[in-house]
Amino acid sequence: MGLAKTEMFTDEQNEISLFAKVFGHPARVAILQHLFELDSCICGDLVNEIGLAQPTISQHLKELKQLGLIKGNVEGTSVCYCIDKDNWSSMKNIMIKFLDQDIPNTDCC
Amino acid sequence: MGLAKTEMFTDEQNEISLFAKVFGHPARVAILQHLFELDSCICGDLVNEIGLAQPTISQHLKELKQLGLIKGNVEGTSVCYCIDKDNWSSMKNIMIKFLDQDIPNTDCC
DNA sequence: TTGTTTCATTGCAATATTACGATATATAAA
DNA sequence: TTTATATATCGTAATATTGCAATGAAACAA
Repeated sequence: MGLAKTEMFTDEQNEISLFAKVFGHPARVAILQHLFELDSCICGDLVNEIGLAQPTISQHLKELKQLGLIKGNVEGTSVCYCIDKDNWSSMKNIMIKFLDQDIPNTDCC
Repeated sequence: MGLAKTEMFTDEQNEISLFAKVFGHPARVAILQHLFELDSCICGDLVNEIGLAQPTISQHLKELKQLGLIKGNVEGTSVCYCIDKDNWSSMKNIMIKFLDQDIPNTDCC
């Protein structure tokens, strides 16, 4: 099938999985790390620093933008991409809440 | 293609994306939340509580187990699954380090 | 032994993802 | 206007993922 049955899960479960899915490719992780380190902000620089073709990077940027985690700013013929602080922060809260749960003490495993 | 070019990314970037990918499906998020809440630990209970077929749940459990995030314990004819505390903890450190980076102050966006 | 229960594995169809060449679009420069 | 540069979009091939019916394997009960 290749199609997740989202209707049988909670909104929270679907939201966590959507955020996680966008981090589920090393190119998108690399793009975000570059934006965090600010050694590139312009789309073309990302294409040069990461070794993928320009349409591929553009496609990954689009997915990050669709989730609201980055935003783009046109500057002449080039586009500057940056982390969207507010949206990143609320995503972070949701993900950390999931990751940082207390692990129950069981005797079965 | 459908194939990530992992050789062009750092080990850290690949590791983050592998962990994220396993959280990229709501069924696996749901399984983990059940294990955190301890209202089910036995594979068959998970099948009942989540609405997917038994082979599907079994496959998702396998992926979580392959990454070391859960471990299973055979009890008679049933199997008890639990979070692997140590591995979860080290995964958590890696993911939170990625999520909790300082966002640079730029004037471009 | 035979049957039952529980879970894993296999095989396959449907869909999603990834990557990139070709091309379109938009801005700036000449 | 023409040309160059930068990015987005389209189309498509290759591969991955999801879900489940059918089946297998293992432990227990009768």
